[in-house]
Amino acid sequence: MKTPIQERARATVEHVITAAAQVFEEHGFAAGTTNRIAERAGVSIGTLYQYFPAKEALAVVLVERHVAAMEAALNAWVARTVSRPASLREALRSLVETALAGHEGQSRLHDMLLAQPPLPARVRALVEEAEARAADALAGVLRTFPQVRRPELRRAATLAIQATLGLTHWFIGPERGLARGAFVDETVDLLQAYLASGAPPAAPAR
Amino acid sequence: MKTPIQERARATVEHVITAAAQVFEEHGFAAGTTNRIAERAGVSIGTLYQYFPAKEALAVVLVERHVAAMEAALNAWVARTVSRPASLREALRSLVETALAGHEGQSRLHDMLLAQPPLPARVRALVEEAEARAADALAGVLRTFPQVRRPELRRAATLAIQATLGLTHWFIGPERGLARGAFVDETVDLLQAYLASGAPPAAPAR
DNA sequence: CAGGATCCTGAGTAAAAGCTCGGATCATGC
DNA sequence: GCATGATCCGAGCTTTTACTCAGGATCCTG
Repeated sequence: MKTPIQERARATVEHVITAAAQVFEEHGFAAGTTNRIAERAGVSIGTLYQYFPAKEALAVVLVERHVAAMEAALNAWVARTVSRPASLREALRSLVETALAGHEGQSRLHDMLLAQPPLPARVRALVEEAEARAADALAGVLRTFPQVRRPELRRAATLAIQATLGLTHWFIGPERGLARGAFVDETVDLLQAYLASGAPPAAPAR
Repeated sequence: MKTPIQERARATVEHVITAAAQVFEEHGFAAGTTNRIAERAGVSIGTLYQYFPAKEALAVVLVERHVAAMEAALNAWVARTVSRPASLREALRSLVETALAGHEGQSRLHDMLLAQPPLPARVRALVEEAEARAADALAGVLRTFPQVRRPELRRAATLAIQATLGLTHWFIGPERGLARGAFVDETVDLLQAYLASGAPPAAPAR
């Protein structure tokens, strides 16, 4: 693998990455052939292999970029939320919108890539570390809302993130009879109700 | 494809299906070769192709079986819950346990298979129909609990199922620092808090 | 127990797809 | 203008893998 030096080459690499995303999205990882990706990118197969040592490298780059983008979006959300305080409901709503925006148009691309065992363990570790940092950040923000009464805040933040991701991935998939607005409303309700509920095993509300 | 007649052949088919689940689980769909599946099953490759017309057929069978098993488990839960009334919390706990039990040991198998575009659209439709029926069934049960105050009950049931599935799939994955019991507790809390919360856009609790 | 049905075998085929490599084309500094 | 390196090309090599088929083993029934 060689790193691009000239501007022309950098553009080529971008085209290949974009094409890879489209082709994987359309045909899946196995059926998304490197020749097809090169063709879609408008470059020859040789050029592709000059910048990516193997097909997997394309998937790795796509996952890495998605993780980085989501993390940046979350950090921006944290900054927005702490600098300009609002209600818990508004904060959660913009969080859900952030998650949704980060996945729209990509359907199940990253789910699919992560489900493919050929991807090295290092990529999965990268995702998990990002999720851990996300849970830390979310817990930090939630701590500033008095309505949030979960006893294990860090744990609750993790569950909240995973529930949001799960719902988002589901909603992004093939058409379902639920408007985007309604989906966001319900998801915000779910998060708010969960986070505002107290400890259960200790003192079951009676 | 031929349907097995003798007992011996039925056992062979079962062995192949079991082997396919293991090999797909281990190597993924693309790298899970039919030869490897046959070898693991202890039969020749020719025998495999006598009962399954193509590699995809194996994945289809695995998904169909999983969907059927989950649907049966859910129906059993419904029957248990309506015949032997308990608290909402207990009912939700056994629901979460059911979902968890249905996925344990299979890691991300079915996620992976469903993420593979080669699987015919008919399989995905099958999953969606099952999920729709599950939402109907769950909504029916929830209606019997006065604490459940969601305005759009059918919609809430759908979200509850998807959130549960999302969390379950996450938890089943690679080792994470969360005990099974704690996970179930948190998930039950989440579901109960959500379902017991009222309409939000109408009258925001103040 | 004969003969047909069912089941199993596994070397071999054909197609597909990842990847290489020798050389052409372009950009840049002197 | 030319030399050097960066970039790009694409036919084809090599390996892999889904799948076939002709024939042998096993089971069942009349």
